Amino acid sequence: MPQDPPFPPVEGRSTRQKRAVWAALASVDGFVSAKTLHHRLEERGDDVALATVYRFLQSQLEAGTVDSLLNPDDGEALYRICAAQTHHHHLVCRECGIATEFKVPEIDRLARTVAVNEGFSETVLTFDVFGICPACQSPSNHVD
Amino acid sequence: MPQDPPFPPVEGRSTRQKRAVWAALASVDGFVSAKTLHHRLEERGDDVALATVYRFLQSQLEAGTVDSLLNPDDGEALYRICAAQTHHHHLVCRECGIATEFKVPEIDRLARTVAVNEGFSETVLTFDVFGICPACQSPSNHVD
DNA sequence: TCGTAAATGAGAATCAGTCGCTATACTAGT
DNA sequence: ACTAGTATAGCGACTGATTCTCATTTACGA
Ligand SMILES: [Zn+2]
Ligand SMILES: [Zn+2]
Ligand SMILES: [Zn+2]
Ligand SMILES: [Zn+2]
Repeated sequence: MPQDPPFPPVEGRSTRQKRAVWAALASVDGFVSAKTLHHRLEERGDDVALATVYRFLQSQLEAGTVDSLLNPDDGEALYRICAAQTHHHHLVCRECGIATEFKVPEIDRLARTVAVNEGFSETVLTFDVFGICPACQSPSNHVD
Repeated sequence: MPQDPPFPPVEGRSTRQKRAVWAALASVDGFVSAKTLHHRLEERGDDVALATVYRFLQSQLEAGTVDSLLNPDDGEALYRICAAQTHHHHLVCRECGIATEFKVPEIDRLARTVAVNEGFSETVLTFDVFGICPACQSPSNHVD
């Protein structure tokens, strides 16, 4: 049996649902919301409860295998399997979710310095850029 | 009548509710959520609907008289009347909301460069640092 | 194959934020 | 100063996202 189902670094037990959600997430190249992911699963015929999608994303987030960020427009959480394993930031299209990653070591160092100077601990830095990607700028290619 | 109620740079008509919300916001020195602000108003006996608080904050935000940011922990929006009028960033305590401001001119330039290189337009940059302030680190002073 | 802990599904609950209709502040007469 | 007209403001009800509860199902080691 060559049926080795695509196995990602999924936390806990391996279930049909987890595999399906991971596959769906992996098939997208940009950031997506839990709801969008759920829709895609429905389209494929993969029956997974929305709550399960949320739980899966949460656990993978804690495991560090997916990135997430908040859409500043509506506060909705978006998720993605990122290429880079080390700390990085995102340039995200607020229309279609497409994203590119970039690193700015100096910024992280600088932010940490500011925090230390003020005596803050457990600091977390948010640094992402939102905009409209080239494709979404030309109405013809618009994918929303 | 010396009763000249404290008049802030409030947009539009002057109403009891707007004055109350502004006063409540001004009396806090850190970032607060709309809900927290609403609670404080209740405590003072100022009767203002939560929806009105949201709308007020929204309009002041557009007018540029208040700053806002998303708490990365729960996605809740936080508001504050900031000292600096020019573009700046924040070091915020995720416990009590206390914040200090800092400026990093290079970062905006850098972000814009990244965006332009990828052909993105209408870019918006989020750059803030969250952590635990010195006061909230010592359990005795904890104010949450 | 069994036993057990973990995971799922369905729906209720929660929580931030928004909407549509009503009340009111302000303005242009009178 | 008083009044009607009108755009703005206020507020209860609603929406949409995310989490919780718990009965049921399932993975998987013994
Ligand atoms: Zn990433
Ligand atoms: Zn796009
Ligand atoms: Zn500020
Ligand atoms: Zn604090």
